[in-house]
Amino acid sequence: MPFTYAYARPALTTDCVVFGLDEDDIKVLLIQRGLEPFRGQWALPGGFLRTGESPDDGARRELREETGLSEVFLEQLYTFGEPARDPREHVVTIAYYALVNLLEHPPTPATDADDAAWFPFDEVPPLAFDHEHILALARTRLTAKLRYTPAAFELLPEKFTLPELQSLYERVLGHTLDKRNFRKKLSKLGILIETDEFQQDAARRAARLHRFDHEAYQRLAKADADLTLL
Amino acid sequence: MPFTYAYARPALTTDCVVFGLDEDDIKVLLIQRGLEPFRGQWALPGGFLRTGESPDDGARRELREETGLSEVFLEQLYTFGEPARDPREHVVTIAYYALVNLLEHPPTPATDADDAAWFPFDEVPPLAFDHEHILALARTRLTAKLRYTPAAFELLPEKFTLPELQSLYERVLGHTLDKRNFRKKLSKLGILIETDEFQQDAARRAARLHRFDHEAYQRLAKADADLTLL
DNA sequence: ACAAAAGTGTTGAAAGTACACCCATGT
DNA sequence: ACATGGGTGTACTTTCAACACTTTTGT
Repeated sequence: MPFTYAYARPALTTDCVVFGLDEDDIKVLLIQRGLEPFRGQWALPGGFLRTGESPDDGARRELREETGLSEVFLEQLYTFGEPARDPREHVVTIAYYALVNLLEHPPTPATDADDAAWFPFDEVPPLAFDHEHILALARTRLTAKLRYTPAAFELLPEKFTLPELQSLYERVLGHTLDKRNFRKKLSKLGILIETDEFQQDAARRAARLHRFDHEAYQRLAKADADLTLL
Repeated sequence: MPFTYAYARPALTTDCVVFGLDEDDIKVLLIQRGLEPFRGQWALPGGFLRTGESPDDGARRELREETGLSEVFLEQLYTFGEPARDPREHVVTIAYYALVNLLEHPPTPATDADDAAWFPFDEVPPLAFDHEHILALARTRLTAKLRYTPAAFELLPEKFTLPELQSLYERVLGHTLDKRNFRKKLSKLGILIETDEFQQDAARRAARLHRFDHEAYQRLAKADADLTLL
C-alpha cells in the first residue's frame, strides 16, 4: 500500500543507546544487523517511526521488539539528520538513551532474527551508520546526567550497597572518589534510606543495603536544590 | 511532482525559538501565520525540512527566509512528535533555539507575507500548535545554558559593559546578583578583556567596555574547568 | 590469624556570601 | 551641587578535599 506526498520526505527512525550495569561494567546493548545495508555489522537497536506514533512510543516499541526490554528509563538524546548518514536515502533518526539494570531486567535475546549482545565500552565493535557518533554523545550525556541527577538509581537494583553506588560513579566519571567524602555528601542530601538488610553473597564483610528515597528526591527537585553528586 | 513511499511517513519540520536582547528585555521572535491552520495566530518561525538537507541547515534556512537572520548561534533543543500536535497530519518537528543581539542583528522584517515581531516573555500571545510548550522548554534551556556556559555573549554586542552583562544574568536567572561578587567571579575566570573604551550614550557616568576572550574560554573549556557564572 | 572490604571524623584550604562607601559624570 | 549609577575590599560562613585507622567476616 503505497503513500504519496506532494514533496519528498526524509524517512524517520528512532535509535536507542541502552546502558546496562552488571557487576563488572557498564555495557551497551547492540544488535547485529540481519539486513542490508551494513548486514552483519553491529548497530544500535532502532527502526522506523510509524505515523500516528509519538517518537517516545516508537523508541519504546522498537526497544521491546528488538531486545525484549520494557519499563525502562528512556530519554531523548538528540536528532541526527545528516543526509549522508544512511547510504540508501535521507534518514533522520531521533536518538534516545535508556538505563537498565541487568539484574532486574535480564539480558533478553532479540525476538527477531538479529543477534543482540552487551558490550563493555572499550570493546564496542565498529558500528553501522553514524552509530559510533551517537554512542559517543550518549556517553557524554550519561556522565552529565549522573552528575546532576540521581539517574544512577535506574541502573542499580532497588536495594544496593554504598560501595556499589560509589563504584558506579567511579566508572562513569572515570576517576576514583574518596569513600568518606562520597558518603558525607550522600547523607547530607538525604535521598537514601538505610535498610536493615545486608548483602548475602558477600565473600567478605557484608555491606548494608540502601534504597533510593523517591519522595525526598521529589521534594528537593521541586525546591530547585543542588543535586550534584560529584 | 509527487513522491511515493512503501510506508506512510510523518512530515518533518524545524522550528526555532529566537531569543534576542535589547536594552530592556529578552524578547522572542514570532511570526504571524499567513496560512491555515492557525491562520492569523502567532507561531515560531519554521518550516518543512527538505530531503538532502541536514536539520541544522534547514533550521538556518527557514530562519533566514522568514526573519532575515543569519550567522547566529543556533543549537538543537528537542524533537517533538506527538501525533496530535498538528491538526492536519502527523508532523514531527526538530526544535532549535537561537541567540542574537538586537543591536548587531537588527530586527529584520520577514521576507514572505507573514508578519514578524519581538515579544517580551510575559507578553507572548497564545501560540499555534504546541509552540507554547516548545517555548517553555527553550526558556528552561536558555537558563541552564547561561548558567553553565558563556552563551550570554551571543546575546550581547561585541563590546559590552559589566552592568549590561550582570543585568542580562539577573533577568534570565530571575533574581538579583551582588555586583562585587559577580565581578569577582568573572575576573577570577579570566574570560573578559578590558578595553580602553567607555560607553558613549550614558546619561550618567560611563561604564567601561569589555570583550569576551574566546581563546581563554577555549582553553578553559578544553581543560574541563568549571564555567558556572552563577 | 589473616586477608579483604566496610565503615567512620577531623582539619586546613578554597569558595561563596553578605555588606557600605567613594567616584565620575551629566544635568 | 546633586542625583545617578559605576566601581572597589574585607570579614564571616560554608563547602570541599585530603587523610588513616578500626570493624567485621569468610577462609
